[in-house]
Amino acid sequence: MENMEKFLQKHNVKPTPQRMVIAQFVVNSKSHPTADQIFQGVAEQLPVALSRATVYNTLNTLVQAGALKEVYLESGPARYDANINDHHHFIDVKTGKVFDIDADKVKALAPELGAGFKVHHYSVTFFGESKAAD
Amino acid sequence: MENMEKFLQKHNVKPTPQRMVIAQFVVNSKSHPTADQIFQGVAEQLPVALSRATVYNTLNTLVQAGALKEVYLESGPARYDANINDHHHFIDVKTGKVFDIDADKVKALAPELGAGFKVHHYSVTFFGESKAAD
DNA sequence: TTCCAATATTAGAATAGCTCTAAAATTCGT
DNA sequence: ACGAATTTTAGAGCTATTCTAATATTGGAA
Repeated sequence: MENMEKFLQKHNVKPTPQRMVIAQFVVNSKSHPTADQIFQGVAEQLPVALSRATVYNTLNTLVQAGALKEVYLESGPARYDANINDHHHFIDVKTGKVFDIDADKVKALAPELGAGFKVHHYSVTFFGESKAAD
Repeated sequence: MENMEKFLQKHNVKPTPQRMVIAQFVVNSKSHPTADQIFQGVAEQLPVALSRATVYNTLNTLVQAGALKEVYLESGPARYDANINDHHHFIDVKTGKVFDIDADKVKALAPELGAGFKVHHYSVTFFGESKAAD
């Protein structure tokens, strides 16, 4: 994908080994992994023991730095998404899979709610069935 | 507002004292209360001690019965909404207040995402500032 | 280079939100 | 009024996350 060291530096995050493998995992993943999935998938790649706290710290750091997005579905744990473009989500109600939907596809949703509201941003979550494989 | 006994019966939920005061509290509330807020606001209205489990059980029962909606914001506890019409939400980012937005106002969001997706439903959450008081 | 300060990481405790469990209380039909 | 079914309860348990305080690592300044 991309050089992780540069990726982190670009977002002003010091590239430590833990951060590199964590960011790499999320960037490689198409599946909007949870913190726990990241922890599981990444732990053995490191020479030293990895703490869950480090996973959470790192994810929070990367989200704050704008390198990742935190995605909240209807309930359950937060999920992490390396797609930081403006987008929404589509959740396959059968499989639970999460798809990114480009904001352009949802442009019709003009922020014209009436006089009383000034919209900063909005998020749309679709539920349905997807034919796409992944 | 409405007679709670009939309200519960209409949704095939047996009207017990606990359920009556819990449903009443949510119906009266404009603020999308959390389970804990409901527990706090309701406990002293009952002659006997109220358990949190009862609050959760009752809310789940009412949601399943279609009498209430469960609303998930970006993070934090679930919130409960007696507006069961098709609607979305507006969150004031300054105050945290949650407003219902009628689905008609968001109709432009035609479920035409392309060939790959069949949309069952979608939810929209707006973030911004509201002039409305409540 | 070596010391110090700043930063990062760790294990585990703590917290929040919610569900589960098993016992007690209540309700309902006979 | 009796037994079965349902509801409620207190508290244990679980999941997701943050906090804490100790340890490890890093990165200058001398």
